[in-house]
Amino acid sequence: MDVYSYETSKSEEEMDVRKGPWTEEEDSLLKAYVNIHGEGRWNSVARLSGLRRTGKSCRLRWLNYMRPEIKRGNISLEEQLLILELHSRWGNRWSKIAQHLPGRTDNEIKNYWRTRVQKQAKQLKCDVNSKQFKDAMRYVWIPRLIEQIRASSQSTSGQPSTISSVTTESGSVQVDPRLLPELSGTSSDSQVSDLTDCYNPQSVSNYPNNLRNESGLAGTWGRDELEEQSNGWLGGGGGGGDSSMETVWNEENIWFLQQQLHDEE
DNA sequence: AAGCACCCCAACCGCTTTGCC
DNA sequence: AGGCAAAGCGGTTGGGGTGCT
Repeated sequence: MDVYSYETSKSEEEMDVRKGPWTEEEDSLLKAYVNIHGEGRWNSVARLSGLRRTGKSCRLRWLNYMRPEIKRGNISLEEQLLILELHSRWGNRWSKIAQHLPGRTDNEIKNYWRTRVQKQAKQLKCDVNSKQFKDAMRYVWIPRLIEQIRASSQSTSGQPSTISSVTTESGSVQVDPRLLPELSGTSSDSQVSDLTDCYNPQSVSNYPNNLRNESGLAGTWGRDELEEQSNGWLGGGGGGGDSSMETVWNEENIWFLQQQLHDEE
C-alpha cells in the first residue's frame, strides 16, 4: 500500500487517520496545541487538537520538524566530528548521539550517516563496521576534522582555541567540553589506539606511526601519503574552511583508500 | 526540453522500553 | 507481578529536488 497516497486501510478509515506529508494547516494546529499544553501526551494531542493524525505522527512531526530549537542546514565540521566520534563509541544510538548536538534530531543524524558515511563505505567496498573503515575514520578523518576546526576557529577568532570550545561560523554548536575528553580516554599516557592522540596536535602529526602499530590499514600508508590524502579529503589544501562533505568525500580519495584496502586483503 | 539517475530527508513502520494501574 | 498504553527508538521507504545526458 502506498502510504503517501492519503488512502487509508479499512481499520484506519474507521479511525479517519491521515498519513503522508503534513500540511501548513496541520502544522498550525499542532503548534497551537503544543504552545498551550506543552509537549508530551501525544495521543491526547492527536485527539484534542483536531488533527487526524496518530499520536506517534504528531510526536515525530514536532520533534523532527517543528520544535523551535531545531537547526537546519549543513552539518558543520564540529557536528561531523561529534557524529563520527560518538558513533564510533555508541554505534547506531542516534538519539543518544543527538543529545550532544543541540538542535539536531536523531533522524537528521541518522540520515546524515546513511547518506554520507555509509555511502562512502560502500564505495570503498568495505563494511561501515569494518576495522578498515573505522580506522580510516579514527586516524584520518577525525584528526583532520580536528585540525580543520582549529584552523577555522583561529582564523575567525584570532585566538587559539581548544576543541572543546569551538564555535562554528553558524555559531550554534558548542562542543560539550566534558564530552571529548571522555571520548578521548582517561589516561594521559594513552595507548596508540586511544583517541586522545587525535586531540593532541603533536600526536596528530604522528598518527601514521600509530597506524602502523595499531591498524591493519595503516601498514601500507606512509606518513606523507596519509597527510596528503587527509588534506584532500577535508579540503585542507585550499578549501579554506569549507564545511561541506563534498571536500571530504571526493573521488580521488575514495580511489586511494580503495587501493589501500585492497592491498590489505 | 525531456528523460533519466541519483541524492536527500520527511515520514512511516515495527519493535522495545517505560510508566501506570 | 503482570498487563496495557504511551512514548521512544532505529530501520526503511519513497517523493521531490537536482544535476547530467
